[in-house]
Amino acid sequence: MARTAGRPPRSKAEILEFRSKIGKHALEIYRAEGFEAVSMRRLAKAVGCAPMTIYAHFDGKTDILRYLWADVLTDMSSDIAEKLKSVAGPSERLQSASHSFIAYWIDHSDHFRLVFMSNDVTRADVSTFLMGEDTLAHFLMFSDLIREVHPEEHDVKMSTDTLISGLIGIALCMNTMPDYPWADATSMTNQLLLSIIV
Amino acid sequence: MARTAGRPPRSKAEILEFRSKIGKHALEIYRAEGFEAVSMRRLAKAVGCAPMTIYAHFDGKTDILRYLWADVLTDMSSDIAEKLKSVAGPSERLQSASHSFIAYWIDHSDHFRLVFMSNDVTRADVSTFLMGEDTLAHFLMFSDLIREVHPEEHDVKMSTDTLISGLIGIALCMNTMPDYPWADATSMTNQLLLSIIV
DNA sequence: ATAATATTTGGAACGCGTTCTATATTAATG
DNA sequence: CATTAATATAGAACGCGTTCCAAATATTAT
Repeated sequence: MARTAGRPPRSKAEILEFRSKIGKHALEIYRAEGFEAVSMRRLAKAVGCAPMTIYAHFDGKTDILRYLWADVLTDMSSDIAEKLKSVAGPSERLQSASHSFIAYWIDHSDHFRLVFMSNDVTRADVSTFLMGEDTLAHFLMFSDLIREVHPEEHDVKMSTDTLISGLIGIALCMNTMPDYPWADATSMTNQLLLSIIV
Repeated sequence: MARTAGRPPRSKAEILEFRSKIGKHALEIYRAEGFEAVSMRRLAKAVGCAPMTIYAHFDGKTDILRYLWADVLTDMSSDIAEKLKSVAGPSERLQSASHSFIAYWIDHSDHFRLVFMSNDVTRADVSTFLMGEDTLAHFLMFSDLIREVHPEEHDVKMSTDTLISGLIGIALCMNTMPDYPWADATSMTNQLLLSIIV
């Protein structure tokens, strides 16, 4: 498999660098002017390349959004961790994290829509929410908290998944259907936690 | 307040008729060719009017989508009711409805995206999911089922809201993040029900 | 240098949701 | 009839995500 003539493919480092450069600019625009401003043409102008060049490095726009997701999730995690510092007991810590989780997504409904509602029907590809190891970690933090509550044998995975999806559901409902008089977010979270803490 | 000269405004009946006519065509297109095919220009062609005329009757596309939501929710309700026929016990009925609810949204992920993820970031208006009385009824059915389980005094509203949002959350997660190895949907639903049935 | 290959670029194009403007068309009052 | 107001229509325009294509450019082996 001797190298043939011609320009060699970019190294993986080059590809990653270009991708993260675009991601960085996308992040800047999103934070400064919101999601509407993050367009392919605008992004190309910011990064200093032709609009079409981006398509050589990304599958499409949703592919770029992952960089925004990662940033938002990191922000959320540090928010939860910050409030968690002053909490001691195992079940209290789980409760605190859950309430912080909900509070974050309600206080930042634009972020919520970005992360959980960006790959919708309008997009043809319906690309899935691809979770990397790092992205996953932001959610799996709940596993550790649940384990602290249940040191004995216990189906931690199922409890974690139920809690996470339940919390996301509460945030989704309160964000997208604000006209409906939902019960208090704190109360609903506590009720949901009943199924985990027992 | 004597009527001035000029053409009178359309009657409310006329307005409603035109709206439902458009809604009907939107429904036909959606069912036949999926969401991508439902475009304003296409819709105008189907209904036989100019594309701009629609904007005189609707705030925008999301406003039209409500007709699709209503149809999908009706479909879901009858699906749940059908499976509920053969179930007797109060808690068994609540479980059945919950599992049917989840199953429906997983079997029809396109419908799920349409109903719960259509007003996303990409749309500028971020119009909220406006629930009419009829739309609401499809969800409030869970209240009755919970009441059957808890004849004594019990915060039915909070239980209902927690259950509904939790179920929607499970559906959202499994639909949008299929790569993550979520726990079994049935198991998660049962776990969620633990917090309601106690 | 020359040839070969990878990549970037520019521009046009498509359909989309949406806004705007100018021009009918309709149906009432005077 | 003419006037007047509500509505409908046509068409252009904007920016969007995306696809296609031809031309230019960069980098390597020969």
